Order: sequence, then C-alpha cells, then structure tokens
Amino acid sequence: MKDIESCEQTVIHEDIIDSVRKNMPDEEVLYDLAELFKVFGDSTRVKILWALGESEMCVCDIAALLNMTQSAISHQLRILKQARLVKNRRGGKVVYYSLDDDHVRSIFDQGLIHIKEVK
Amino acid sequence: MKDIESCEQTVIHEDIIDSVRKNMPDEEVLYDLAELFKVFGDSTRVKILWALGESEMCVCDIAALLNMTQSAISHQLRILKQARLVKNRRGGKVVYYSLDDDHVRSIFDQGLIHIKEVK
DNA sequence: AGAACATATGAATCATTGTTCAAGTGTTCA
DNA sequence: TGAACACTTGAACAATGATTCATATGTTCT
Repeated sequence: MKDIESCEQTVIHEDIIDSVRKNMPDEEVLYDLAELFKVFGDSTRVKILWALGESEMCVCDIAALLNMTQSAISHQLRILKQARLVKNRRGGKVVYYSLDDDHVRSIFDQGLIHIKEVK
Repeated sequence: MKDIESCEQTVIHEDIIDSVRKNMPDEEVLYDLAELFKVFGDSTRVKILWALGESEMCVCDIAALLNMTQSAISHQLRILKQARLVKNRRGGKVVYYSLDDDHVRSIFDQGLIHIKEVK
C-alpha cells in the first residue's frame, strides 16, 4: 500500500503487465478474498468449522472438544459469524452454533487436496 | 494449545462431543490446512497468485504491477514457494515465477462464491 | 428478586507477520 | 575483471491478532 511519487521500478515486460492488469479483478474483490481466507487461516477456527460441519454445537461443548477456554472460543465464533461462516440460535441459556455456508466443506476439500499432494 | 491439569469445563452434550471427536481428522492435518489458508490470507499474495494465474511473470514486473518494492514481492514469493503454490525458473538475470498448483484457481473460485453471496 | 449458569465482551499481553532498509548473491555484458 | 542489473536475504519496526483475565449480559429456576 504505497504510492509515493509513482515508483521508479524497472519494467521488463510492459505488455504482460498491461494484459495482466486488464484481467485483474477489482482491488476490493481481491482484498475481500484475502480477508475471507484469513478467517480460515487459524487452526482454532479451522477446528471449529470442521466440528460444526459434523454437528451443531454449543459454545461450551466446542470449548471442551478443543480443550480451550469458553472465552477464546467465543471470540473466534464472533469472527466466524462476522464472516458469515457460522450462525447461531439460542436455546435457553445455551447458544448453538452451526455452519452458515455450504462452501466451507468444498473450500476445505480443495485445501486438503493441495496439502496431500505436497506431502 | 493448553493442557494444564485437564480443564474444568462444563460439558452439556457429551455424546455429541464424542462423536464429533471421533470423526475429526488428525490435529496435524487441520493445522496444515490452516497454514495453507494463512498463505492465502494476505492481499499481496492473493494478487500475486491471481497475476500468475494469468501469466508467468518476473519479480520486477510483479512489483511494477502491484506498485510495490521488489524486496516485498520477493519475500512474499518465498512464502508462496514454501507452500508449493508457485515455482520459478531462471532466465539469465531474470527469475520467472508461475503457478505450481492447479487448485489455486478452484480455491479462489470457492472463496469468490462465498463473498458474492455475502454481499 | 436472587443465585447459578452459559455466553459475550473489553482491555491487556504476548506472539506473529508484512514491509522497509541495507547489504548480499548471481548473472550478463562491455 | 568490473560495472550494472535482477533478485534474495536478514534484521528492525510497526501493525495485527489470538488468548487470557475480569467483568458484563442474558436466561432459568427457586
């Protein structure tokens, strides 16, 4: 995110730069994409998402499952909810969370294919 | 990552916890998955990957395209290479980078579907 | 109303990370 | 060989972020 005095860079293949630039999506789209993947980029959240892929769960059960504090889980659930990856419903004192996106599974799958090939 | 004295958590649905735990992949797999998505979780890297999806490019061209320093780009390329998402070849003084994974496109696509639905 | 419980939230802390700056490789060409 | 260029790399810095701790909210049950 710099823009000081329009840079003094060496450009070797101006034609390629131009054509690539022409086909690039808006800055904003790529930014949002990165923000989404950032949410997937934490193992606690990945575990939560995976667990919710198996079953709707309440906060304290997730905490017990992952052996972490309720508070920590709650903070992460907030991030997941803001990203619209999970939703929740209240049942008395208990709040149940579940997946709010069908693509979570397929995003995971694509990632798994990659890490399997790399191993 | 805590394990102090086996926690004192309230468990509400023990059966669910057990069955979810049974179906969870190894800790290591989920960790690797998060590490992979972490790589996608930066807009500079997303831009680089997208650009390389269009065409093989050298470092200074990417820097010019994104209006960033060669150094910054080079650092990010190293991360992408460690994750086996890009590969490179040398042509004289110039180093050309290209995608090293067919799934980058499909991972992006899944992400794009999500952010479009959310908007 | 008040106690007990499940969850949420704000501030603080510690670790991680992206970029910059300066210096280092490696290659070409005169 | 040495200057010029493309790129890499390590240290430093600032910003971001995950977890903890303490406290607040909201619900149930007596």
